Amino acid sequence: MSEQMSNIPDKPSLDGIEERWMQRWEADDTYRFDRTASRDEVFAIDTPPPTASGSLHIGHVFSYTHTDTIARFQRMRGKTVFYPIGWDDNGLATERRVQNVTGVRCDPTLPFDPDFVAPYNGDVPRDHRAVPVSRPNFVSLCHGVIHDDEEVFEQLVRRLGISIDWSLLYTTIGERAQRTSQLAFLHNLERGEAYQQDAPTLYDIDERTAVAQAEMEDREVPGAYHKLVFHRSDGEGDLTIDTTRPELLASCVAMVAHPEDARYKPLFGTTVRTPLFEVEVPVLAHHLADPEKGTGIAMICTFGDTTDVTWWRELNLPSRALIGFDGRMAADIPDWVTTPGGHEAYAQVAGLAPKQAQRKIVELLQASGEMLGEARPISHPVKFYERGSRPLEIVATRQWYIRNGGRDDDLRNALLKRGEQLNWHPAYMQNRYQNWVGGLNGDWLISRQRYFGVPIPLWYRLDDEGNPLYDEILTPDHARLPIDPSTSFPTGFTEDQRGKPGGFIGDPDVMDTWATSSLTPHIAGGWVDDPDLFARVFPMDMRPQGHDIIRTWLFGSVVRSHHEHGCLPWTDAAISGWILDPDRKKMSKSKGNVVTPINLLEDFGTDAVRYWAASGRPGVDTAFDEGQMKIGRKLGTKLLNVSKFVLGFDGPPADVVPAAPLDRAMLARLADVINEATRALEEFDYARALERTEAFFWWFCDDYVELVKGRAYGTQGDDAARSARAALRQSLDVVLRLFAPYLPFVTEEVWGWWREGSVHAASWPEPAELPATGDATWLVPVSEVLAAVRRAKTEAKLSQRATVDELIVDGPRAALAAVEGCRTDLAEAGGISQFTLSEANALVTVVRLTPSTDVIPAQ
RNA sequence: GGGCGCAUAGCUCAGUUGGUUAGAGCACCGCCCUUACAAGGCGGGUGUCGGGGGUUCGAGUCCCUCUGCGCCCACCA
Repeated sequence: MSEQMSNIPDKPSLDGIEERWMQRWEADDTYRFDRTASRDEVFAIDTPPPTASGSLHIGHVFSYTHTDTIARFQRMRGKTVFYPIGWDDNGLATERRVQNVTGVRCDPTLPFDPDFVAPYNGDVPRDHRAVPVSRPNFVSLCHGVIHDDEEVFEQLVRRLGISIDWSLLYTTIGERAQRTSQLAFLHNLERGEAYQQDAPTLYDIDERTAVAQAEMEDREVPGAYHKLVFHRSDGEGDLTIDTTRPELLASCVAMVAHPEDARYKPLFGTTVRTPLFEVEVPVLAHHLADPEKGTGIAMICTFGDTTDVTWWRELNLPSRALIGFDGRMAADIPDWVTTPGGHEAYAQVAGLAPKQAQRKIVELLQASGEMLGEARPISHPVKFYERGSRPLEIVATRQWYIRNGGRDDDLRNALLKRGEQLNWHPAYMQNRYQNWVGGLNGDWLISRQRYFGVPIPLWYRLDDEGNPLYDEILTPDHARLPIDPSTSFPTGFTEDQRGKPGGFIGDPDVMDTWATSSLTPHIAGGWVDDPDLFARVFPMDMRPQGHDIIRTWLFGSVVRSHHEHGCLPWTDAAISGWILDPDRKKMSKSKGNVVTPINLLEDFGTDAVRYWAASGRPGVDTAFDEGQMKIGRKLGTKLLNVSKFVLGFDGPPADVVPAAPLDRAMLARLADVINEATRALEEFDYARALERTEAFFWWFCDDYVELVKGRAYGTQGDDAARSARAALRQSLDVVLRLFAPYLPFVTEEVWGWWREGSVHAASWPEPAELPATGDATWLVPVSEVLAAVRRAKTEAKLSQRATVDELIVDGPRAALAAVEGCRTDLAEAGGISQFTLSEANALVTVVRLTPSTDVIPAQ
């Protein structure tokens, strides 16, 4: 036995290896990016920054592992890997969390209170009324909470063995991110890609902010059709319509039917009077009106839904909006309601929330006989903000937009082309991009009426009455960024001119969180402050992410890079699937079925959890499966044990080349595996590479090691032993490196027994390292014969150590040559006394055992 | 209504340009303490490859069609 045995524990164990190697990698800067490398030596990854206010869940473990396998592969191939991470801590998610944890809410009208202390830190009682605080106080609380969250995140990501370069850590609320986001916005503004517009906007009345198309979702909610009676102005009768939103009746600006609808054709151009409010509105024609729906004629309100907006715009209708930012009916009687009856009706709904207003209106309509029958309940899809709890309203507001092709076919086509240029893994994910871009119906709304975000870096002049002149935009010098326009003032003004006639005001809004995270390559790459670094990493190589945020993060990033650089931000997008729970439902926090990752890592070990994650095919939703983790655990243990066996022999001299045909055949098979794994990983198919490596490894342990065991111990002489020992070491060396991207801890552990440095800094194996003359096909009949012997003993209920009196192998010449070539190894592994080989068409093995009669195993 | 994906053993899934009797692991059962490994080893059964049609010498694989499930988008009177 070798002197190296001293390095190898008697009982190798997986316990505690994470802690040991995490520390070593940190101390040795194993994953440090080499910023002197030129662009072609770099592999740059645009890692998704997890939302700091959430919690890391099993889905993160899944997708971060996928990325890490690619990162480790590329590093071993000789690239210096630019592998940053960031925390996405700006935005509404953080504000929510802070409200929940501290029991406050932001009221931007309040002054800063330097002595303010939040009422809670943790569990806020249910009946607690949120304490209003100033914006600076609120922002400061946000910073405190995210700091704590981010510590926890970092620990988990380290524990997962993700080969991040922690010196590159960024946050999306950090100064560099703010500078990046504001500078990119100002560039967009200068080039005309950003613009403001006062227009109907989907608006969340609870969060009091506008939201973008990409953040909306449909939810099926209960509603009801109400049949309302409108009176023809010529007194010739009534018109009835069906509506789900009778509360908007006072906002009705017109009636609309399909131009070819014979029922209503004669009425086009006439007017009707609305019930209750007695407002005269025209009857108009538009092709979007569906004769099949309801009574075939609809009331247009400003604004009940997006179709109303379309009609309003295309039919040049007046705006009679009544629902304001607070989500309530306007308090004052609108001036288009002119009759005493109308006034009386409106007075009863003024100031009400939509639901209450609806109840009241229905009451009034029923009393006046202008609603026919009862409301008919239905279930219908309604637009919600994805984080919201009440339906979105449409409110006319001034907002900032970035052009994304939603209103411009040339830009849309250019962005569709970018989608084609991007290499998608798996390829079909491109459809989601094309589908989304093709279906955009407006530009990207980026302004949010929120607080914890990157401020829109603009001021507006005030006229002599003190009213904002939104067309007179005051921009900061780029060198001043980042700025907060509420605390800094524009060049040429003084702070005391804020809010004064002839002075200025700052834009009160912040940017959508996606408007900043769409610049993660720029933030991580130092676009604003480290052009040397940026030139070495941009455009990046890989964007890993989930398919659910193709429309937001991926598309937003493509838009920004297209505007700013006229290119894609990366060449390849690797899309991970979701984790489903065993019932095949998407795992989500709200469903309460999320498994805590830290427990898994402790129960199974990091490598085992990574093994499960890496078994999930790229892009494919994968069921959470502890069984898979058990297999990963077994694999790690096996690796330890077989390594102990292989390294237990003295290492043969370095120049020994395995000579035995069996050894060379095994190495030839391994060379094939290297080729397959390399090809797969180049295509971002980590799962295939793992599968091939693993299949080889189990065959290696079960058959090859058993066959050569005796020879390695020296039963066939020194030369034969040297061949086996050299082959065992060479193959172990390769196998460890093939597994290293997946099982970073156990491979490093074993590597440390006999090699210098880290396996993760070693080079990716190449077939050229192995002797080229072996014939891998050779191994098939040998394994088959070995299996036949084992089967025969099992069926005879004998120990595997039982002696075979005679082994008779009939088969094709090539198979016989293979068996003959390693007959001594076979004889030792199978306890075979005598071989009889004869040529035949098919391979048939007969095993003669004592005391039983001949056993001819079923083939 | 449009798009995409999925459907293979009881379960989770491989099956790469079409090619012999369709694979793995888990689970289950049996045998074995064999000196790397009993938290192990060896062996075993199980399939109308969702249905139907087509192309082909040959189809799990390609084409058409139907069914079921999932996701995305559109519709929202």
